[in-house]
Amino acid sequence: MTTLKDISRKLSISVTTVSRALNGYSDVNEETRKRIHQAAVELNYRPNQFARKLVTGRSGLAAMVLPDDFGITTREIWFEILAGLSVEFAKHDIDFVLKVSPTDQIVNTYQRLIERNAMDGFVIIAALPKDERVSLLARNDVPLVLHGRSEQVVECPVFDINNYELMLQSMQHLLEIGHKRIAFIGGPANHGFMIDRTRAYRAALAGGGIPFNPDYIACGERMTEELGMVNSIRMCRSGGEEPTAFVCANTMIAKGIYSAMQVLGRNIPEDVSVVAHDDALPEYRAVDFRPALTVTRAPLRDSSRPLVDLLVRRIRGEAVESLTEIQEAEFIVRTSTSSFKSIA
Amino acid sequence: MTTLKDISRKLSISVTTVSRALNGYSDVNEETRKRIHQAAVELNYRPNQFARKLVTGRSGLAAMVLPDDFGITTREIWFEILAGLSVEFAKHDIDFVLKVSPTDQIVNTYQRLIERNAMDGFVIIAALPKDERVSLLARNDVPLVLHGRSEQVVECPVFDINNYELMLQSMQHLLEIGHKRIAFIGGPANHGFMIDRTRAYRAALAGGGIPFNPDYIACGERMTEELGMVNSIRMCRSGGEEPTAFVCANTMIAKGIYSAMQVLGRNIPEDVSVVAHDDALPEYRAVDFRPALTVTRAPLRDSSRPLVDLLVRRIRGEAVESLTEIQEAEFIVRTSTSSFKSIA
DNA sequence: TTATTAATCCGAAACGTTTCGGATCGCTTT
DNA sequence: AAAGCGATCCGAAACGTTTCGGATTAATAA
Repeated sequence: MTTLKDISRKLSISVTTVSRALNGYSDVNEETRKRIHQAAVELNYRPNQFARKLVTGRSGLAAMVLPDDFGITTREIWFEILAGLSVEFAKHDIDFVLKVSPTDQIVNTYQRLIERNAMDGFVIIAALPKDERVSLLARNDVPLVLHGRSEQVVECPVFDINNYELMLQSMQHLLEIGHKRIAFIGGPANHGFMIDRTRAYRAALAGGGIPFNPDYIACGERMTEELGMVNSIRMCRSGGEEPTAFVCANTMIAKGIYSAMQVLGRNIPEDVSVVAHDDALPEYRAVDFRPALTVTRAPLRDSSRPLVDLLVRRIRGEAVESLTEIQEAEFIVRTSTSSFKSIA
Repeated sequence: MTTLKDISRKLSISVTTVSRALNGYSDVNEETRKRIHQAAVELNYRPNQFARKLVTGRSGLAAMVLPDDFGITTREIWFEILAGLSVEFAKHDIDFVLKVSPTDQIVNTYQRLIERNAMDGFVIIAALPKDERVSLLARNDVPLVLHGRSEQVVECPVFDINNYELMLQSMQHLLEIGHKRIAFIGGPANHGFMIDRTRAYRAALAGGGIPFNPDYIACGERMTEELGMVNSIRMCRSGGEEPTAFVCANTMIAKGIYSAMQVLGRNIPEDVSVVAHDDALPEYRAVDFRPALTVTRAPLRDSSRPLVDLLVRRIRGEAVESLTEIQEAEFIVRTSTSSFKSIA
């Protein structure tokens, strides 16, 4: 392993100057800077990040800790997120460490990690409005970035998609084509994205002069096919007042509804319309649905970059106020929605 | 952050002694050791692993690098493996870093990681018989552990299940209940586990006095439902000489075969028997198949511990010869296999 | 008595960086 | 001629550990 001292020796230049040259300080002559850089590549120099950490306090390590029961989502989705984060962090020369912890030990795990003081920052997905992890990290002044807004008044960078707006778009589309009995099947009610979407759902109904019917809204801890299936069947069984349209928090739920409708002998879109939010997972391609699924689309993959960027900027010391990014979803009309003809 | 010096100052004992006490050296009085330990917990002391790395060379970091196209398997399975490794490494106070790299850059990624010299070791899943990653790491003398044997003559710890034996068991079961036309649908032919299982497949046939029929064996890069579906249909279409039993490299393939048989109007186990190897993924529970699937079972989750243990022992400097562990699979007969009655 | 030994302890160097506080030198201003 | 200045460079300390090579003391063996 070659060190600064090796370069220093080879060129008869002090270690200080070599270090400063390599780190782009202005007080080193252009000529010698060139020589130093050249020697560095010749000797295949790689800075020892541990030595660096010792003096700068930065380790080049960022972490995410997951519950071992996968929380609100599935293995595939976690993997998708992990993979994205790993490659994005790599672009900043940061190693991404993955911690999996028993669900009831999550906070302890964070506590230990904070004490060890080895991580430059954390990313937290699906923060709750009052999130113990967030407050713990913030209290200890360790950088973190949130996916999903937290109501908690705490200064930390946030990335999110515009959940309110995308829900509004779906609803307005359905209202415009004549639907009045619109159901919403989504995830855990206490999460930020559900709060926003539910607000938008109700706002849209109100805007259309339609009373809110609590039977038309279903929340589940886990946003799976099963959730969509079970709830859509339940809603359709209630007789008479069946929904004519469903909006789903993701495409898996939509998949479940498709199956349910088949079982019940309903046709999409003739009998019921379906629209979903699409995270763009390769396994559930909205275009491959039959009929193709109308969606608000915001690829999960696209969130890694902003998340990592925000965290890195926070670590570098940028003011938190500037570190918020809200992404708009794309609205794509396909063939799973059509105007409602009341045949009754 | 409290350091050795803090403890040293508080107790008026040298830093050296504090360090040696905490690291369990024998040349410190039992009495003072106690005082030091107590002070350590009082001050909530956590050793700075970066400082330690600087002098010992150990970083407390282990890594795995994955191809971004998921290689031979799926997101769920990778996640299962990652999660297992993360918790096992944590038990040894090692942070697990995940690197995802474009498939054609894998070797470069390793190269860079080696140069940076930041990882104590690597785990490699599904090594090829001649694996560039393995030889690169071995050449640079960095610890690694393999899941799946590599033919390459290289000294490194290995964990594997006994693929030869488990295939033999499946085959013998089928032979005993009278099957003669037995097909094998598996993964990439160049991987160690496929080589072993194919050997066992042929050995079992030979033992039963049955000639090897190349049409009865199918390999695919990706061991998915689709692979099982496509190949079983193809084999059954060939007319006359259809297989009466399938053995599958995993339960997803079996799932595909179940669907295919339904489409073709064949019944399991009356018309065809199916047996699979079961990694025990929660999503594909062999007991939940209808009919319940006969399997050789070796939970993937169970491999994390031996993998991590072997790697840690290697890092600690144990002789590689002792670092091999082969696990036997469990053979579980359920209702997807029954004796073949030639009705023809 | 003196030499040996065992049990405890510690000073100082080392690991590879970064950075503070100058030092040197040739030029330009006064 | 003295003072000031900008451009370059560097010595030394610091970060928090581990570890080598003793030092000290008291007990034991000669």
